[in-house]
Amino acid sequence: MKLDKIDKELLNLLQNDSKRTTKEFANELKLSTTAIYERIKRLERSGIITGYVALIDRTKVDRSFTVLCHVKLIQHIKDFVIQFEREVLKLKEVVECFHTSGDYDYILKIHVSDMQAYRDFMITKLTAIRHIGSTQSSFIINEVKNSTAVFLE
Amino acid sequence: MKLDKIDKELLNLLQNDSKRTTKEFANELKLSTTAIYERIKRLERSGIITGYVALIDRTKVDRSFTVLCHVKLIQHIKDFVIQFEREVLKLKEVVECFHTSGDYDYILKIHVSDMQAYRDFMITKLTAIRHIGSTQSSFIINEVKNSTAVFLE
DNA sequence: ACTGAAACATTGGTTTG
DNA sequence: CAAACCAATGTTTCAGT
Repeated sequence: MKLDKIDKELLNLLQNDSKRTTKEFANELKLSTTAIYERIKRLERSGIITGYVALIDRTKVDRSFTVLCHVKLIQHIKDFVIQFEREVLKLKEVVECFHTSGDYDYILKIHVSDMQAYRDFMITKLTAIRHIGSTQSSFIINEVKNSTAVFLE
Repeated sequence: MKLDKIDKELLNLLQNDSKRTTKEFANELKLSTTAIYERIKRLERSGIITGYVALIDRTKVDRSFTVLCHVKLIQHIKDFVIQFEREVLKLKEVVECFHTSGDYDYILKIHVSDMQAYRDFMITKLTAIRHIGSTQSSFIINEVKNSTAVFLE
């Protein structure tokens, strides 16, 4: 699907606040509410907009402790990859898991309440997965920037 | 603010789809629409819900290439830290930047169109920031899991 | 792009545990 | 007394034109 300038501006706005009304977007982008409405529906139908979600403040729900954990498998072979990925998907503490190039095979983002909870998570859940060679945990000291929005221009 | 079981279930639902109606949530959680409505407002007022956003499919808007870039400063002193963080905030390609423990000082998530665009980004933008000692880029081969939702129980 | 009907969010007054 | 409910109003969405 081809996006014009207005589609991109609309996507930037929706990625920052999806609860504004079509009327507001219409005023800001100098179009009618119906025009905006139809553009949004088109973006949804085309699969560009995949959904709408609420974002929460993790510090207020006892999930302040975030860790980026680098994982290397014993051997990077198909069976091990499949099993590791399947097991990781089950772990609720893991919000992101990327298969990456570089020194490690995977990088995971993990949210828990505190260091003790992380220790428990590592011992009883993560390293319980077979074929893990080594891990290296980077604790998050500070979130300098943390956005879900991809800037379009 | 104290959260009961229903608040947590409601937060789990809202984190996965915020466009459902209060009526739907009401049916699912066996409460009236007003009760759900009031709980949502309370979660918003308390700051637990920080906002609502649209999520997009990056592969459809020419931002398929994601890199996790590890950055080490020449020296981890206050002035360098402040300047680096200030400059990183300006870079639209950087969606996340975490100050971390471990071998590197920062881990950044970067969305660009392709490898060539990443090369341009590195040369003209990232390494143009002063005081960077070294960088190590991990290219994302596959997204095994990628969620914005923190599971509550 | 406009309009009107239907669905939804929202509020005040009321009830319940 | 706080949380849930009911009913009534104002907004937004959205199909048909």
